[in-house]
Amino acid sequence: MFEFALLGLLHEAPMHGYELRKRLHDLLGAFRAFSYGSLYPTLRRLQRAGLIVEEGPEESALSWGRRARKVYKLTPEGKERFADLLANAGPQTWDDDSFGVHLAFFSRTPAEIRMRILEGRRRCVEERREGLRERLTRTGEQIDRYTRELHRQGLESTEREVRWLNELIAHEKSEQDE
Amino acid sequence: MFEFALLGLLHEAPMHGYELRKRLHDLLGAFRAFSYGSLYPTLRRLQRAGLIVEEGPEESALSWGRRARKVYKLTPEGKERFADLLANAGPQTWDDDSFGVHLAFFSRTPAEIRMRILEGRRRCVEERREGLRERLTRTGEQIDRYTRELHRQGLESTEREVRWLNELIAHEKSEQDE
DNA sequence: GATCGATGTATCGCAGCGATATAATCACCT
DNA sequence: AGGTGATTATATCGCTGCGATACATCGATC
Repeated sequence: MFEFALLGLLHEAPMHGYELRKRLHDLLGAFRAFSYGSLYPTLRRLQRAGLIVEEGPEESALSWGRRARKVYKLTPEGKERFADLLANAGPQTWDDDSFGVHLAFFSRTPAEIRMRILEGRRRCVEERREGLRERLTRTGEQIDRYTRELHRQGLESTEREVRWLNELIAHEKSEQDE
Repeated sequence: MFEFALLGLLHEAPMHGYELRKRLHDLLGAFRAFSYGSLYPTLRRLQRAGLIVEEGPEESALSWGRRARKVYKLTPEGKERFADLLANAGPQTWDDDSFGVHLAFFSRTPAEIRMRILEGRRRCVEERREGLRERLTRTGEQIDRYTRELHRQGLESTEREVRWLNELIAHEKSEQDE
């Protein structure tokens, strides 16, 4: 997840940790935290795996006075890895957290994979919707007033998301046969 | 979180792990996973902390043939701890994950604390809403079509949740001065 | 009598968060 | 000139919690 996001961002341009975090926060801050406690360990993991490399810090001699910062850039393996993650978009791709991140990189994602992710997400939300419906209409066992409210709100919210996804999918389709 | 949920459930009756998980899944499955990988370690943590104790397995001699199961029940300290968690309902209480869990135990929660949680949650969602609004109306830097869609959907969704919370709060108020 | 799904307990490795430490620079005020 | 606070920047620690997996027993169905 974090890995996917970092690779996606570095696809645009080499960056250092702080900037990566700022971009992520700006891009998806409303949906996910992206804390430093994950950022730096993940960067080192990617580095060890050879997916990113530290650019020589020398060429920043221009604007000196700055604090030491490590600029990372994608290796060819890193680019490959990102493409793989996209191509293998599977079940774990469509859960709440993951989906938002993928959507943020959609303009960089092949149309056919976009479609797969949108439809996977729709199915996932539909399943949750059915679960909520079933729970609400279930007779027998009385259900707590507050829990019922929670489920009602959840149901409405998933219904809206399905409608929204349908619009996105329709738009994709209409673009496909331009 | 998990701790809170387990203590809350055991408040009703002594239970063993599998049943706790089933109840949680039934109660909040649409919102959270509550996997075994957390359940058993948490139970042991609670046990070590003296908040729950294992009931002697002897008295299940009645329905024998069942597999060995460990039934846990709350200690007085456990009940105290649950009350503390409620009384100290703070900032981390109103984030997405936590709020649903708390709501599920609302009928067991004092009215004044219910109010604090609902209002805290509302403020939290309002803040997210403002962040999304600001992001969407910000001029300058062009924003990706898909990311914009995500934010639009997020904004609508938070607006709805605020309205929903307002209704819950109004209902609480009307009940307060019965 | 075989297989399948539910019941049941448990562990392992991993992802990711929140808090915190450290430190340099910058903008601003006095 | 000096102080103060926000911003830039990297990094670690402990903890929560998930997914996968393993193992074992039981009841039902075929």
